[in-house]
Amino acid sequence: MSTLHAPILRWYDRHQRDLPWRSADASAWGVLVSEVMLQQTPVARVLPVWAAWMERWPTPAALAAEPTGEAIRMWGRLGYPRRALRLHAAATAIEERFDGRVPDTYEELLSLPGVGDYTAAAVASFAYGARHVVLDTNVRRVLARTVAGHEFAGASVTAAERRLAEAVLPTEDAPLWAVASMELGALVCTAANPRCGACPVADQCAWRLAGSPAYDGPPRRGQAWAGTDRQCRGRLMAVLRDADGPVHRTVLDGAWADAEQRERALAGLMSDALVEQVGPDTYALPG
DNA sequence: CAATCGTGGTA
DNA sequence: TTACCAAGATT
Repeated sequence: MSTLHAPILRWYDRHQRDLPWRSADASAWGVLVSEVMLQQTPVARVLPVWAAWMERWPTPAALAAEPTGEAIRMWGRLGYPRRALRLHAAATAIEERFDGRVPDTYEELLSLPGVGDYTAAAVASFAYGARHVVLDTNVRRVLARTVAGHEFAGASVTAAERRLAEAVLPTEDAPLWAVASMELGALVCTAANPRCGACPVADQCAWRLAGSPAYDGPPRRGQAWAGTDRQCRGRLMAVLRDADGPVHRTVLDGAWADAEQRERALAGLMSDALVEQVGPDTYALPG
């Protein structure tokens, strides 16, 4: 498996995408913003929002100085708007606890709202050059196939999986390995219809060598959507985002027919601090 | 550990 | 058209 590195790094050198948060002059703040936006969200959708976000809030201090509702509005249709709220909270924490500078250690990064294991490792690696296992869905799939011989990684990260990722992590240039293996998973070793013909390690891929056996693990749950509270919340948030100011209850009523579910969703959004009630029958993004 | 949390592109 | 799924975190 030690022979994975050279081909993948060579492939990355030739095929890497030119993403703005990878540029040499990207700030640690820019890297952090990109990583949070990229959680469960495709690169293509993040690009324009990241650019607008960084222009408006080039530093954590700039974001922390504004109401959370502005962050939620700027988040647009990226999805999972609690990420916008947490990014704002992270900016505030960076101001208060780290003197305005994005922290450079895994532990300190992990202490920020909305930053979990992946994001902490990614920022420490990509913004500061630290050596960490950066275990995202792409890397997990690449290792599952090339080393373990399975089509897909399991539902959650296992201890064995983490040990494997640690064993593969090179001593030198760990961040380069992290970004290269992620990029391979994103562009070639994709979940559906992998482009094995373009893969630099196809000849040593355990999954291929085993005849590309179909996934036989536990069923991978799909994400229910139609008619769910999530869809209802999304509708309500879209109405509030697109409005200039407070919105009357009757307007929200028009966004979702089922009154009981609508009320539950609205209560949940307020509980999450994504929405606030500003009058007897009016609601708005938090000011 | 499992459930929850948005959105839109693609096959 | 439906189903899958994209650089996860939190509870």
